[in-house]
Amino acid sequence: MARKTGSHSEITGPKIKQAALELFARHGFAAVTMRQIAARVGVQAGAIYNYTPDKQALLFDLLHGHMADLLTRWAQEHVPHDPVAALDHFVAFHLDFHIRRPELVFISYMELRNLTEENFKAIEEKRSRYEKIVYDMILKGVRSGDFQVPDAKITSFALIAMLTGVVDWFREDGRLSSDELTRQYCALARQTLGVNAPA
Amino acid sequence: MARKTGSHSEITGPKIKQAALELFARHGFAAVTMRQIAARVGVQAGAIYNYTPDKQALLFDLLHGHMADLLTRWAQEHVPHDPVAALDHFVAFHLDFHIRRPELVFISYMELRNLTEENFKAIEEKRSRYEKIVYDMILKGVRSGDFQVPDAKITSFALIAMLTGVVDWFREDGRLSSDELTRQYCALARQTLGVNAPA
DNA sequence: ATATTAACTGAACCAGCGTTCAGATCAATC
DNA sequence: GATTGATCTGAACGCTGGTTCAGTTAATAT
Repeated sequence: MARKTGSHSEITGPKIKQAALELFARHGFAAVTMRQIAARVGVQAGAIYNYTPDKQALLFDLLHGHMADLLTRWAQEHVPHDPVAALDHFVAFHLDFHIRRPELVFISYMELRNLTEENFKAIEEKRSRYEKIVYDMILKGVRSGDFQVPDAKITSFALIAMLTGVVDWFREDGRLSSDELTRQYCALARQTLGVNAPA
Repeated sequence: MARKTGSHSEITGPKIKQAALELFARHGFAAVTMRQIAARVGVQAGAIYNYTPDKQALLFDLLHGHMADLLTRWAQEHVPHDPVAALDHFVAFHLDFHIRRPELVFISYMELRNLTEENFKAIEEKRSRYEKIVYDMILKGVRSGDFQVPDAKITSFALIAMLTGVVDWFREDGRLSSDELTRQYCALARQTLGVNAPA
């Protein structure tokens, strides 16, 4: 047959994905060329097409993999029954997952409009699933009386926005450790959801 | 001399800016061509260069004008001395200003990386000025004892993120009026900043 | 009427794009 | 050592991008 051990494909493939991720995050999908990606991998542009049908698929695979990863990992979490504990748990999970992948979070928000309509729908569907998780969590706490919010839907958007916004400024080597970050945002999230608020 | 009344320049100029804004917001700066912008104005691509030196300047003028407008308008506001009233005032101002210009808000966040380094710095400087306004406002309330937050800096980022995130989903003709939106977010912001929180 | 000139056209320029593909390369197999 | 086939090169393809510019158009001033 042909090579198995010593084959480059198991190296080049991931390297292409990684290079595409970094370049898309830095310059934006439309501004990045296949030749730039190839150069970063140390290969000619044509070689990329052994690993992806086209540039669009390169973007889609990154975004789709990211969302699939997010949902899979959340499904594996053991969520406490108490609404306040569940909130803390979610905040910790969301922050941890997102600050570990700043580039993916970035392009998942920025490059949606560079997706084919069909590809866009696939991502959108997964995103909605995640937003529903947050909404349901808030609703449960409101019904039990643990949370007090003006509007559950709005609050779910606000909570996600303020948590995800962290990747815009947080740096692993900054003045704040990720543990400290989580603690601060748990407190902030509790306040936002009106935990212990006067009836 | 030549034409004054009936001159098209006072019409075409703004039309180009408007077309560029809409297209940049929809497809992204890098994905939009000068020919697309020209077509929307009803003119040939070459004509655009009577109004802007290049494509980059088209983007920069939009972003810079937006930030300048934001700062100018805030400077004209009459801010109450009481920290809680000041917070309400800011929330109302920020929401009103931003939901009236969703495209500008959008590209001001998305297209920063398509700016020249020099142009980027100019925008960044204005953005920092605005963030400082929020930070100072929070700090003042913390010192007076009206606000209770885990960390003033983090809270300022969180507040801006959750307010600005509104443009991602708010529609003028949706289920929520902009008045109602403001009321909800004033309440949410108060909770987030720990107004009336137990000491 | 004529001259003037701002505003615009239409065609061109060239660099660069995504993508293709015939052929070179070379580790694994026989 | 010859064969095989996955992997990659290097050059090319057709096309489109931003930008330029000589020339046309038409509203004003004289």
